[in-house]
Amino acid sequence: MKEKLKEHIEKTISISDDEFTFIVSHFTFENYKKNDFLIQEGEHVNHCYYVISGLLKLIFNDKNGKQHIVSFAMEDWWESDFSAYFKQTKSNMSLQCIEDTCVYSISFKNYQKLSTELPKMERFFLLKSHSGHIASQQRILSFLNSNAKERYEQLLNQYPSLLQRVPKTLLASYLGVSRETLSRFSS
Amino acid sequence: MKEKLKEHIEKTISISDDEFTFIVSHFTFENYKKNDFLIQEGEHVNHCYYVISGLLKLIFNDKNGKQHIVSFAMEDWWESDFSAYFKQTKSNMSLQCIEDTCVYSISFKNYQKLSTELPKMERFFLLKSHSGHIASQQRILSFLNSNAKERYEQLLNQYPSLLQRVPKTLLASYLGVSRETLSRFSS
DNA sequence: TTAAAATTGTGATGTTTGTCACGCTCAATC
DNA sequence: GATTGAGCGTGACAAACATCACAATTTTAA
Repeated sequence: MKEKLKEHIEKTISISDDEFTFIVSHFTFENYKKNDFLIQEGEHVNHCYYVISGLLKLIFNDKNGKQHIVSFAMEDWWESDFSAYFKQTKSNMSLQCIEDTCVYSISFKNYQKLSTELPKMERFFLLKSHSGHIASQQRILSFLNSNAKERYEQLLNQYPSLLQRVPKTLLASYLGVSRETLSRFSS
Repeated sequence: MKEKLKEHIEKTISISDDEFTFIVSHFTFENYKKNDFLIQEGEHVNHCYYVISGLLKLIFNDKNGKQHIVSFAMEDWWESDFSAYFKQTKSNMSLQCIEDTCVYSISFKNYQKLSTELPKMERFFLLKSHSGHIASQQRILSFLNSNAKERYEQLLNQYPSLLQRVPKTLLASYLGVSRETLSRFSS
């Protein structure tokens, strides 16, 4: 498990074994079951998660009781309600397991401590934040220049495994389309 | 002009006058006319911009010749094709003036130099990146849980001045809706 | 100043997508 | 092994939105 985190970090920055030991001491390894919540809407968000295995959904419940999927988090992804995490406020989204999931979790306090004591890691988090920002902008672009069917095809193209791992209702909710409309794309 | 940049940075981190002098030496002040391009699609992206005054649009041209507005950049905003800037590749978007615009521009080399020599600024850029990521996620959410009319009202609510400063064709292109449909919302 | 271009509104019509309703299948639970 | 509920497809209809066409007005540039 530790190896996965180490390899992940080393894709971006070089670290010694000692440094990694120091880094990993700021994290907690956690195990969640399908349907467990890592973040509950309305509660204080104190942790950010790196997914080792399994699958999470970041969901927003609107005033009409509809559930929207802001993001899926697969192996090798970082996820949290980043707005609430960085501003240290209550969440307006939930983070829930689609499958049994293992994560490395870091508290906000430890995130700050680690960033300060090991500037390399601040650079690492900066680069991760860039990636997140760029990925979000790509998703905005897909809403602007593609219709629902095209977005569906792009999603399957980018993450073919999702089709096997996720009920289509959730894919529809991620794409911003109704379950029925998405169902008709397959036929 | 320098004061605006200083005040902007001081909203996030504390800096001395000497530090600011050092910081500003990494930037170039530039003046653009309406319709000028700061970034041209297909060209290498070497600069990131802080808008002092004026208004920019970040646009993506799709294969059907349609223009989509990924982002407006108003006073006090940072803008670039961040994907191309950070990866130092060619742009697939353009950044163009809607109004005459003054910016502080920083090259990628100077961005790296400044981040390294003044770690405070790396933290500053990190916090700016978080804001950008969070803002993009909010925009994704608006596509998921609001229809075109609601998105229009939210935009006018958030940036009332846009209605005076920007032709409605551009607002439509930002919202992902046709000009005609947007026009009918007003009546 | 005057001609050309950009901006906006609006009608007619077609396409895309949402909503409601129903039935079938499959997996989980007792 | 019977029951319950999730997942999925599909028909019928309604709502949202796009597209094409045209006219009126304003802005821009020669």
